[in-house]
Amino acid sequence: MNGMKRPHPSPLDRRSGIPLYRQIQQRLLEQIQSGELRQGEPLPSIQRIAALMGVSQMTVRQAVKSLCDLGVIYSRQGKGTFISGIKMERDFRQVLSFTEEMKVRGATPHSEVLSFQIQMPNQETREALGLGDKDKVFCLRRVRYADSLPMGVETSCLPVHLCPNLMETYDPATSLYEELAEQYGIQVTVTDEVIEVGKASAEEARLLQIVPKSPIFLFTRVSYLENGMPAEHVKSSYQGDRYRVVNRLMRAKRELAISS
Amino acid sequence: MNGMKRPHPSPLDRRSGIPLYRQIQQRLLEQIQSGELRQGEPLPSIQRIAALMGVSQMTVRQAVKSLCDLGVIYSRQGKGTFISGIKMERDFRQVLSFTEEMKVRGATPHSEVLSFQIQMPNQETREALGLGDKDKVFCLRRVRYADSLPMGVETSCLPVHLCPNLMETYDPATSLYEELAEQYGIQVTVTDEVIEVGKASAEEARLLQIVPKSPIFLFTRVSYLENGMPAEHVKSSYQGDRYRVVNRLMRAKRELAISS
DNA sequence: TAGTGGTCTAGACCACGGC
DNA sequence: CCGTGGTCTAGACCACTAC
Repeated sequence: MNGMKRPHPSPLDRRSGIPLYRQIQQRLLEQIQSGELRQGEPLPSIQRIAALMGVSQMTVRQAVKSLCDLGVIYSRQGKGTFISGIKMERDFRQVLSFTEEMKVRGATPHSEVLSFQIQMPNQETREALGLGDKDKVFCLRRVRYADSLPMGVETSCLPVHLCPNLMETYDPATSLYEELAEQYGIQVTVTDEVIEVGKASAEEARLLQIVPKSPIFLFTRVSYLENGMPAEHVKSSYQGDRYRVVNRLMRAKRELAISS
Repeated sequence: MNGMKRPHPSPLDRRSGIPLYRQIQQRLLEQIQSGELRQGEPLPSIQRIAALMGVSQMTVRQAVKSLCDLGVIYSRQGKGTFISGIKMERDFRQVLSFTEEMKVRGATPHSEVLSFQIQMPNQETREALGLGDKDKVFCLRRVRYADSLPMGVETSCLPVHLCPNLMETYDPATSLYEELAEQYGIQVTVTDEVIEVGKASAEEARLLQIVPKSPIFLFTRVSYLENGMPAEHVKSSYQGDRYRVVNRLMRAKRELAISS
C-alpha cells in the first residue's frame, strides 16, 4: 500500500459522513509523514489533486489551507505547494491538564490532595475570574506526582456557579478537566499563562522533597471557555530539577491590524 | 462613524487590491474590538452579511473562519456565530527577536557584544542545526539590556552558509533578525523552545549584575525557516527577577490524527 | 418549518513565476 | 506563454437548532 505513487488512488468515500476535505487532508498528511513526500518537494498542484480525487478545486484548497496553517506545507503563488519538513510533534504544549500532560510524556500521574473546599476567593483570584464580592470558589490544593516523584504544588480555583455539585461528585485525586468535561460539558479552550522563577519556600521544599531555596518554576494560569468566560485560576510551583517547559512558537501571520 | 448599527454599511472596495474577505474580516474585528458587538452576542448570519456586503456566502465564510481560528468568535451549527470575548493581546509570545519583544513591551533594547566570530560549532549546536563535520557557524554572544537594565546573556549560532557575509555587513549591536530579513530575505517562521530554571553562575551574575546562584531562566531555542531548514541555535540565561514568560495556549483542534 | 452554519460544485478571473 | 496558487461567484444540499 505504501511507497508507490499511485496515479489513481482509491476514491474518496462520499458516504462516510467524513467531509471530503478532511479525507484529503488526512491522505496528504499520511504521505508526508510516511516519507513518501520529502522535505522541499512539491505537492501535486491543486488542479491535479482535484482531478485525481474527483473533487472541485475549492475542496482541495480547503485541505491544503489547513495543512499550511499547521506548518507542515507552505504555498508559493505561481510556484506550487511544498513540504516544509517541520515536524508535527505531539509534545508541544497545548491547553493540557497535568494529567493529560504527564500521559503525553509517558509518565503516570497521581495527586495528593492537600485541601478541597468552598471558600471566598482572594482578590487576585476574584479579579482573574471576574467574580462579584459574594461569589465563592472551589479551591483545590494538590501535590502533583509523576511516576511517584513530586513535581509541583498546585492551587486551583473555580467559580462555584460553574460546577455547583463539584464537592459531591468529584474525586479530587482524579483529573479535574475530565470531570468538568464529563459532568458539566465544560471545555477549556484558552489558557493564559505567566511563568516566573523563584526559590522554594520551606513548605514547598518539604512537599516537593527538595532543599529550601532551590530554583522553582512559578506558574500563574487563567483558563477560559470558548465563550470567553474565565473558568479557572491556578497558581503553582514546579520544581526546577525535574520540570521543563517545551514550546513551539509560530511567527504570527500578521493578516490583521491589531488596533491597540 | 461609530456605535450605530448600519443597515447599509459603506460598500467594500473591489479595486483596492485588498481581498474582499480581508476587508470583511477587518470590519468584523473592528466592530468587535470597538464594543459595538459584545461578548456572547451573535454576529449577523452569514447569509445576512453576504447580502449586506454584496458578496457570496463563501467569501463571508472565509472571513468568519479566520476570526474563529483567532478565537475571537465561535460558530455553532444551527445556532449562529458568537463573540467569544477572548481578547487579542499584542504581547503573547510569537517568534520574536529580543529587539522585537522589548519594543512590544514598551522597553528600549540594546546589546553589549561579548564576542562575534566564525567558529566550529559544538556538538549540541551541530546536531540542532543539522550540520556536517566541516560546517562552521557564526557565533554571537551578547548581554541584552532593556532600558539599560541587563536582562540576559544570549549565545546565538547560525550556519555560515545561510548568510555568508554576515561578518562584513552586520553590526552585532543591532537586531539580528532585521539583518537576516533585509540582507538575505530570511524569515524565521517557527521556533522550538525549552525553558528550564537554574542558578546564576559567577560569570552570569557579574554580567547580569545579580548575586551568584540567583534563580534564572535557561532557554534553549532552535529556529526554522519556512522550508524547515534550521537557521539558529540559541542558548540564553535570563535573570529571574526582571524577566517573565507570557504564553497563550490554545486547545488543539484535534482535527487530524497524528500517527505515531 | 424556518433559519443557521458546514460542505461542495463548476466554473471564473487574477497575480505571480519560470520559460 | 503556461502552470501555479489566490480569490470569488451563485448556486446546491446537508445537519443541526429552535420553535
